[in-house]
Amino acid sequence: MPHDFKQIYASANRACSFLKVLANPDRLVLLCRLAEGECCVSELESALNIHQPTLSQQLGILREEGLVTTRREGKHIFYRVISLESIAILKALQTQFCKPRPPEPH
Amino acid sequence: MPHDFKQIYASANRACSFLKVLANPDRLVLLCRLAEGECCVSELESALNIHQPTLSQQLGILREEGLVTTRREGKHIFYRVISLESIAILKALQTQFCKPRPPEPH
DNA sequence: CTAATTATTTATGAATTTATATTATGTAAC
DNA sequence: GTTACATAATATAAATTCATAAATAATTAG
Repeated sequence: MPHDFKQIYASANRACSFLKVLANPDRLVLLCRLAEGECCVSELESALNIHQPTLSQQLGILREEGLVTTRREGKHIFYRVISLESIAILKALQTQFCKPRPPEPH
Repeated sequence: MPHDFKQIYASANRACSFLKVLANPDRLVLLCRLAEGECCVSELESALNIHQPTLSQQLGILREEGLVTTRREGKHIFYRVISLESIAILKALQTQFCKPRPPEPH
């Protein structure tokens, strides 16, 4: 047990809390969309085909965990990504999992 | 609903399965250790202070998900990381969550 | 000004899944 | 037989997801 055991686990725990937020397909797609630029809830809804309260729940999680923030404009609420960690990890995930796919046989 | 909706979700689902494997402090610490180089179970055990069957369970998950592979040498079994995705994401996580911490007041 | 409508959040709860720990047993190499 | 590791079985707890319903806030219509 190395002397920096606690610090390693402290980092691991922080990273894990973050990873758990990302580890949901809806939230991940939401974040990817938001990473491209600010977006209001109804736009996200039409982009995602999930029920609106469910969407709002997932957005709530992203808010609570500090990955995004909001701004009201009239009836609409606009979301945007504020966490630098999110942007960095999303970029890495996209590189690994959204590569141009091999040409499909038909 | 954009035309590439299915493909976006296919990527998101693959990324999520992967993220779920990483989203556990023990597995994350294990992977970080293994990313530094091959390591046998007993070394991992003494580095992690978790019970052997628990460790073995976690290593089993990493194996099943294709993040690591093993090699036997006598009584010992050596693990190493084989997934390029793992290496890339671990590196990104380390950059974001294992930065040199701000100097502590004492 | 009031009522209705739109946009979004919050609350509640059931169903399911996932996680974790423990104890015990199995196996391969020595 | 012992060491190193894996597997199985089980129990328990905790978290996640999703649907339904109710609430709030801003806007529009009458």
